Amino acid sequence: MSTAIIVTMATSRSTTGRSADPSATATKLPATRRRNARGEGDRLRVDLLDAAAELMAEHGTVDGISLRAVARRAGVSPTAVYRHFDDHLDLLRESVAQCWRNFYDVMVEARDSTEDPYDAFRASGDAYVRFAMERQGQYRVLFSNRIHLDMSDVDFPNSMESLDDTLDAGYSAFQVLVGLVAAILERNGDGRDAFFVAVQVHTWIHGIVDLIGCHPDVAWPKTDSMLDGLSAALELDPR
Amino acid sequence: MSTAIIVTMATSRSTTGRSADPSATATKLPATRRRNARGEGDRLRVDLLDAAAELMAEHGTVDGISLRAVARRAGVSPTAVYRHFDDHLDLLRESVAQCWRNFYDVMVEARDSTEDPYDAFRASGDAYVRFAMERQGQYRVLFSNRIHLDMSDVDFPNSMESLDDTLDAGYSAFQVLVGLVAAILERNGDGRDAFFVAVQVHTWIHGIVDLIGCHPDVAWPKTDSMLDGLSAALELDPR
DNA sequence: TGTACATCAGTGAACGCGCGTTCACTGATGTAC
DNA sequence: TGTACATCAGTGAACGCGCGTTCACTGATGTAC
Repeated sequence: MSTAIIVTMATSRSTTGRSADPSATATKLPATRRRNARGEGDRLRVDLLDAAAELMAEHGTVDGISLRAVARRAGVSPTAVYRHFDDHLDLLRESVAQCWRNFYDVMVEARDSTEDPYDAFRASGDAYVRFAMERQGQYRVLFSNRIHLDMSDVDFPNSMESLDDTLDAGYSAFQVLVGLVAAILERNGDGRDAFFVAVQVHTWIHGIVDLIGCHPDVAWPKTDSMLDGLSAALELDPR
Repeated sequence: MSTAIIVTMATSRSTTGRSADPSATATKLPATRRRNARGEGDRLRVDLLDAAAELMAEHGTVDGISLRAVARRAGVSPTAVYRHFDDHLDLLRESVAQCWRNFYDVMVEARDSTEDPYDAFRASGDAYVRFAMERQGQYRVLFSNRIHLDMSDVDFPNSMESLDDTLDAGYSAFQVLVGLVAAILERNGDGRDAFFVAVQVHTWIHGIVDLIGCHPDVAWPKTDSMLDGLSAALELDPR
């Protein structure tokens, strides 16, 4: 019986939604939510962060993502957001923090997938590119967004390993890269500074994924050959 | 007498403007315009493109730049915009086209500043980085903006040399880079593909300026040493 | 076992704002007679 | 040389919209007695 009621709600909702805002409903219908049970109100918080992540994935930027749009995507009224976040800015800030945690997890997982330093480096590079390609909007929010939300008071709790609380996940992810580069340089008996080479790697990979992402119409070389070219030029191949 | 009237207008304008929108007037007061003389109405068009470029420089993105904000910056009522542009989108499209022309001019000027291929390459790289740093917002609109305005019907007239009308200024600017790289490869007797190496150069430079621009708080190496590292790793130095 | 009540998870109306766009207009200026 | 008039370069009021935020509310559900 309750199922029948929910179906009716969903139908009437999507109909009115379509007439009110055709472009929004064309890509995705407002989610049909059943209200959370008594003790599970915090689940809406997760749903809102997911909804914001989806919108970031579509927009590729954090401005232009309205509180109302996030609520709409989560299938909830705008006012419900205020039960879990202070205001619009707080919602966006927490959403970006969530994206950083996701990115950090992906990097660490790739690094730990193998013992060999060359394989680990290549796996991380592939994972980086895959994250940037498949979750382009989220990637851009992290690395190519000039809007600066003050993230200093957002804490990054233990996701896969314990994070130093004074560092944010972005810096931690970069430290992973420095470690990977350092391992290769040591193996190769290469005296270069691991930090500098890691910056070289990161700037170059970022340029590759950002330019290709922003100009998909251009006939770019395959990303695989770009990555091969990168590790060759920077001498991070096995010798 | 007419001067006195203009001064009075300007005073009352800036006063009301300050009370209405303090943040906007804090950075820049609305320009005091004297109305263009009879045959010179087109000068407003240039003023509007300049105003849009200024706003791009501040925002770093094309969305969020409202027609009303551009008019305000140019010291003109929103409706006056419609005398020169079809609508909001048309205004933004033409503004972006103007940025592309500026960038192309800068690249060509740097290339033509010397005969030596290594010097020309380095001068262009410096000019690229300088453009990206000094006009960060405009740079990002060109190279790091996912919003795709359909530019296919915007024509890029002869700026410093005649442009093939079927190509846009962005592609032309990239051809300048391919030419620079080809000259160096030829001089060095290097058999690599100039297009592929030019893509390597561009992706890397873009990554450098974009990452540094987006994360100015990070302790990056000097851009000079990054550029040195780039030409060394890609073997584009004199041999 | 039944019921009153506090708590929880939200909703819906309303506000003032800036936006893109339209419409009717204004007032200076060059030009035809 | 004087004047009527067309043109030009804009202005100002108004519209409907989505926005962030506020306020008072609703109705289901667990719990104390």
